[in-house]
Amino acid sequence: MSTSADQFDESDCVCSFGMKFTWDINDPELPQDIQQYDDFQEWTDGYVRYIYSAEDKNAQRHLSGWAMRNTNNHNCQILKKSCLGVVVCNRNCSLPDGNKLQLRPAICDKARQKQQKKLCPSCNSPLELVPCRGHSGYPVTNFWRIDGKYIYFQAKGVHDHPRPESKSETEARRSAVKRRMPSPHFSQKKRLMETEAGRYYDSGGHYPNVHHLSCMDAPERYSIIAESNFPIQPQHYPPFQNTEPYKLAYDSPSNAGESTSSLQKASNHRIYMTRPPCGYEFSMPGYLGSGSYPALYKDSGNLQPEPDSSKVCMQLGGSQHNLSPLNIHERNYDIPNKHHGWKQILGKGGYGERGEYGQIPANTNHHYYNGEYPCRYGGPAPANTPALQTIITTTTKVSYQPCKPSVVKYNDNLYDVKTLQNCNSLLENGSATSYPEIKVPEDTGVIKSALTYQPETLSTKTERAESLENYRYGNYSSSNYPERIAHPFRYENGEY
DNA sequence: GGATGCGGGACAG
DNA sequence: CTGTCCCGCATCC
Repeated sequence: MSTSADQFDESDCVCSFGMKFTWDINDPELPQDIQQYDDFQEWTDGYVRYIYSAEDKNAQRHLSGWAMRNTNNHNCQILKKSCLGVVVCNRNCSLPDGNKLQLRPAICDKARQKQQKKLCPSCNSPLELVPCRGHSGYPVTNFWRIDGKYIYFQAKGVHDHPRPESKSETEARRSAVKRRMPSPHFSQKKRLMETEAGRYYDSGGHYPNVHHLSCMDAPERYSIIAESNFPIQPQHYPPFQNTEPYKLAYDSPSNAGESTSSLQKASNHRIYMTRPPCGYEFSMPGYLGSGSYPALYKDSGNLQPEPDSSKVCMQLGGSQHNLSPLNIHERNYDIPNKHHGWKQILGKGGYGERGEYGQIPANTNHHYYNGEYPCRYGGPAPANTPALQTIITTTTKVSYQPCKPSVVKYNDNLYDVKTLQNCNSLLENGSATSYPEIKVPEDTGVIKSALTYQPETLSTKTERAESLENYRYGNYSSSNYPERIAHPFRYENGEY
């Protein structure tokens, strides 16, 4: 059902179809005259919106690569889910292949607790759950709303932690493990393994990095390789449809304009990666003024909230995961405080009723991209640069209608604000850049986050990955690594 | 067993 | 009043 990619590719812009419209998940009425849907995005990050077909299986399942748990927002019209973060080794040790452990937190509370009791397969240190605080100190939230033929998706916040293993990977691994040890004999063996390095298995320890490759047609296809620990993770759709070849945009700051891709096809960045070059800037050139990439890094010290600070009507995101992995503890420096600081600096910023839109002051972006902000994983945050990410923590801003009547009762004001113009004014004297999406489709949209992976040592990585694979799955014929990558689910087919 | 959804309710700002 | 969480319950795979 997705056709956006077909029509909106490079030339058109890097935006998702959904971003071309001005809407908020809380709007009483969402865009209906949709001519094309967005391709399902598994790894959304940043303030993005997508409109999927109601037929899209992934969308129907409210799928996400991130570990998202249901959050009760007391609004039955809109399903809200918040990110659980990622489970990592308490000591932030490196696995045999040099990568870091990045497990998918169990969604179920109990399961998660169990999971956290396990030890790192590599160093036996306790596992630690790194919570997501990408949305103003709170977990990134995803909203799903089905309306007619469409499924509207809106994400708020920028993940400030590495990507966990994707759901499909986790499932595949589980299946694989089961298949490997079906008999009692193996069960015993399995237990043994779980006790030791095997813990890794059950805890979802997989190598996201490795598997994320799986969704790509082929690594080489996107000549993007990330830095050593950076998995190339384009969209990961193994289990489902989405066979549409994705074009990754390898935009560099300089050619941001042409890019491509459709929607954030390449998934994001993972921690270690500094992803300056491929930030959300691309998604909203307009917001950033000329959209010239370099600008993003300027004024990192300038905290002046600018008038257009709330211009960015949406998505921005782009967590910038720094390269040097820090000790978890280090990474966990208190972000909320920072936010607090920013808030003070930025003030409440007249974002208007729909605060969600103007989240990131143009200027702020710079800071944001400096990486200090949301990414706890980033390296030592430049203490002085209060990254300003005026994130409005609003979530379900619908004066929400109690689910009982299930009638969406929207605040009139909010609604009014909805009009484009209102939006602009709302967002502050709407400068031209205010709400680009209103008129400049190409400005809207998409986040091409991780598109600029530093081509590095793919081969090396691959090898490492294989090692890991073997580590994990035992003697897995490494010879067909590529295939495994391409078909992660083969594990289930007893391919090994 | 765990993923998901749902919904009541506590809490904090 | 709002938004975030926590918790239990039910369903499904």
